[in-house]
Amino acid sequence: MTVNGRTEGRRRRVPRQEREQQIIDVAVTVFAKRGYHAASVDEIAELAGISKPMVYLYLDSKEGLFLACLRREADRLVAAFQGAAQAGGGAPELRLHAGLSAFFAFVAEHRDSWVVLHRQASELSEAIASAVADARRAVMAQVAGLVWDGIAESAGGARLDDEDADFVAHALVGAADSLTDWMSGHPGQSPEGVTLRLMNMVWVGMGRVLEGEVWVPAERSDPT
Amino acid sequence: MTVNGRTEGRRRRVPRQEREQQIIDVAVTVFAKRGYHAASVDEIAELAGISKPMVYLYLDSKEGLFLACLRREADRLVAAFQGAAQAGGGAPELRLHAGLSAFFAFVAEHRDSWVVLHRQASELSEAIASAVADARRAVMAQVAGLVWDGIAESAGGARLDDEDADFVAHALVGAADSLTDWMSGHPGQSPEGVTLRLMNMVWVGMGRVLEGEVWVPAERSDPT
DNA sequence: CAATCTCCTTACTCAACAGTAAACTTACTA
DNA sequence: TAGTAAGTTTACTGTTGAGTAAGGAGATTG
Repeated sequence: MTVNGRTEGRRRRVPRQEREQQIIDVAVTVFAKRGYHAASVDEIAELAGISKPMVYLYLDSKEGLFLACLRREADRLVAAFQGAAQAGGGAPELRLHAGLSAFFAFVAEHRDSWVVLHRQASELSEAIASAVADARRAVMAQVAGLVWDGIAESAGGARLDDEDADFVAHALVGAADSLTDWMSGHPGQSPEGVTLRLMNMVWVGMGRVLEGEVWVPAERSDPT
Repeated sequence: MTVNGRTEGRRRRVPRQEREQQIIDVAVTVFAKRGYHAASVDEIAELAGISKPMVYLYLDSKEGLFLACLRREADRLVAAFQGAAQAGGGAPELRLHAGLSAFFAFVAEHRDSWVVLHRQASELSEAIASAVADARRAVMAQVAGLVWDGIAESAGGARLDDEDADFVAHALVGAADSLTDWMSGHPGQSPEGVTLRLMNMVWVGMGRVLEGEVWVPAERSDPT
């Protein structure tokens, strides 16, 4: 029944640091499975193999517990992205590619983490909402920076500005979000493959647009 | 204090149909503001100017109430998209453009509806989750169809298939989702402007890719 | 072998809120 | 104008689950 501690006899004593991580581990899976509200602290405590007051002693409240989960997983995700982007090479598109690739790989590998980060954001307190917003902003800024570098490096010069880079970053991040759903319906697809498709969709278009190609809606041929 | 019914004296009697819509109207704003769980049926009833048992009589349960909100707003949104796409003209990219434009306009105009649809999806019961998923699928299919038509119409022929169209649709819908956030940070931008930028990002790139242009990550110049 | 610090538990309290029973009131209709 | 159906209310119940008080047991240090 219990996960940590011996199944029989006395519970093993564990130092706080370690216990906290165990609790958070369990909490992430439970929050992912049930959602924030449907998850009960009792269940988390039981699965973690300890009693409820421990959770409150270490994490303060249900919200504090969730926040701890959020922060840990968000840090991991952002770190994965940033690390890959930095190691990805000099050219911005290579760094962007590496970052996206790391993102999709992370999601594939840590489903529960992603569910918690992705689908539990809203309807929670100020503190939680802003923690999620911060993480998203961090990634957004990173992406916008790469897009901007890409623009700057390209021939045409200042035809696009900060606002455009931000726009593209939002579109990209949103697309990546949504493609995690697509991935779960196509288990055969590797994160790398998904990344490549997305880069092709976006980067090629951006290059063309920078070269002056513009799409505008043609006049209706049949204006009823 | 009350919104419907006279403030003084007896409450006005109202036929069921109308009352239901009033309740749903209020519920949408409350759910949008507080989130599903934090919203209480008592508050909704009070703001609607009636007593709680009415809500249960007409809508069955809190979940039923939420479901009614969801369905109504989802229908409106999907209808807006489809209507615009159908009226948008013959060429797929024009229909897609019209649909996206209608979407951004809808979100700009019905903030609460969008919040309910967008941010309250998860962590709810089977029934609710699948209602949201259905609506998204409907839009997704619509978009994928247009993308597919766009591919078919283009020169090269069958270099892309159903799966690709679905991929692009996911990316597009996700990008649109996320751009609603961008819009709220840029109140000056018109829905039409946002649509145009997005189309340029995606459609131009797609066209180029169809013509055989491919982006692949260059070999690292400095493979550490 | 105290003293005491950290780890840990049992057994509760308490408020919020979904949901309901039962009856009252207004308006239509025959 | 009695009968009835639709609309509406007051005043409850019951459960669930967050959060806590109070104290026990194992390690560590003088």
